[in-house]
Amino acid sequence: MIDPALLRKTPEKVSDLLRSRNERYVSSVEAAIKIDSDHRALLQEVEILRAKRNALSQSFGKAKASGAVDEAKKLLEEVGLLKSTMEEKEKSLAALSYPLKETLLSLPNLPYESVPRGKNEEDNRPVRFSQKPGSFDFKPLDHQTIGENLGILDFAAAAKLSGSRFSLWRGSGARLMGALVRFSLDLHQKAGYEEIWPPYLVKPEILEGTGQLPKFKEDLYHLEAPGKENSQAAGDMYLIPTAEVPLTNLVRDEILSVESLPIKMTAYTPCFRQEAGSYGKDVRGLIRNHQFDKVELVWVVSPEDSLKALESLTEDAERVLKTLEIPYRIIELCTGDLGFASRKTYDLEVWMPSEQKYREISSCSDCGDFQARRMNARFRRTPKGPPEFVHTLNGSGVAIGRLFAAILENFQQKDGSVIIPKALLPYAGFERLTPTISS
RNA sequence: GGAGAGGUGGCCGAGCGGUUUAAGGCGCCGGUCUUGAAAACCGGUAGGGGUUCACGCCUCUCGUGGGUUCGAAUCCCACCCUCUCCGCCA
Repeated sequence: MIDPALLRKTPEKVSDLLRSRNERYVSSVEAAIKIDSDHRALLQEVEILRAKRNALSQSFGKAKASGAVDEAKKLLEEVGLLKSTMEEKEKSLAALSYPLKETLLSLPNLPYESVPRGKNEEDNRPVRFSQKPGSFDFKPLDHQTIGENLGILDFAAAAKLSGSRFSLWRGSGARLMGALVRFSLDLHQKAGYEEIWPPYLVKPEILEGTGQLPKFKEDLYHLEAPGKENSQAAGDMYLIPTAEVPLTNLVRDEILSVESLPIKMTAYTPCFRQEAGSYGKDVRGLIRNHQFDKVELVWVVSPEDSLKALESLTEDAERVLKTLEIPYRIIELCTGDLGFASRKTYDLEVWMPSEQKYREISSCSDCGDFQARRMNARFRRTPKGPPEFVHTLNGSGVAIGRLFAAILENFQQKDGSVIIPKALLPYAGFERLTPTISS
């Protein structure tokens, strides 16, 4: 959620920044300002009425206790006159509260000033490149073909069980997945991250905290509470679309001490996404699945540290690719390509020889106080100081399925085998994938 | 799934529908006393929102949401969570 005070004080600036994401937000900003102003006007009226009611009720109690019958009767009549207007105004106020909240929750974060303005991914800006991708003296195959030839990837089996956009690993492939997860987590632990093993099902308000709800419900897997005949009953759950959701929400409703910052957490989880609206896009292979595996990095910091923290977090994600000697580049996203909760984002992209292009494998974002406001996550600079919102950051460190694909493609050999990066040997237990040992 | 107990401020723990603007204690902060410390004593110690240049004032919050009432921590309804025992189970 963006700061409502900014909306009131500098509506033009808010409009301008959101326009840099997409023109359509301008009308939402105008709507939010209008509702907020109406809401506040009504709130003042209601609070004045409440104050009067409270004072009269108290006097009534005292009069009654002291036996002043006439006085009491008079007060009762007086408060009766207030009641109907008060109830009416309270009703109107409640009618505005929901739209106000919905409108504020539907506005994306304000891009940071330095973020390059642009419409879409074509306007993203490369920041740095790793070593040059290796060249092949044969036509490099795509990872699905390589994996199926080796007998370590079985998309037909996955489709039998679950349909399209699912994957299944066999033998050495399955082992390599586990190795990549453990390798990444160990690397991050060395960089000072606490490893977390979180739940994969979370309550709706948790997703509201990080920004997936209410706007992006169609991309989530939703489990309705069983036997839900009572509309008041809670119990609906969602499958997490990323470990960012449970990790970031760990500081929900907390007031942290400044000494506890920065908090750095990492977790491996499966991630579940409906991929609504991506029909026909990346239908082959491991690139875009309904269920995929990812190691995530999350930071919770004080506001003045967040931009620096983003650089550091990005380097931590980058280290995975460096250590595995996979060619990559880092780009800074333009305003039009920023995610909903982010105010500044770096994407890490790995080189995919079969496509002759870079593919996203990590997205590292500084969310400022956007998620903290939604989660009510705060800290105190001094023991007596006022609570302030923390800043939150997250990034993939990295997407394991895509990492698996990048290894197959970049280290494939003419004979169909794949050489495993040296750093993985202690985890994988083998140096090379060949058709003979895999089945 | 069955039976029972319970959710009150940083923590513990009171709370006949109306001087509770939540008693008391612990902890924490400040002060008096002391060479210093401890003890004792005095004072201060939640968060959100609105309003104000500011001091302040008002309002909401006793697990959550409704309801009854002039007035609810207290009464009614629903839900959530925690604990104990039984059943089931990796």
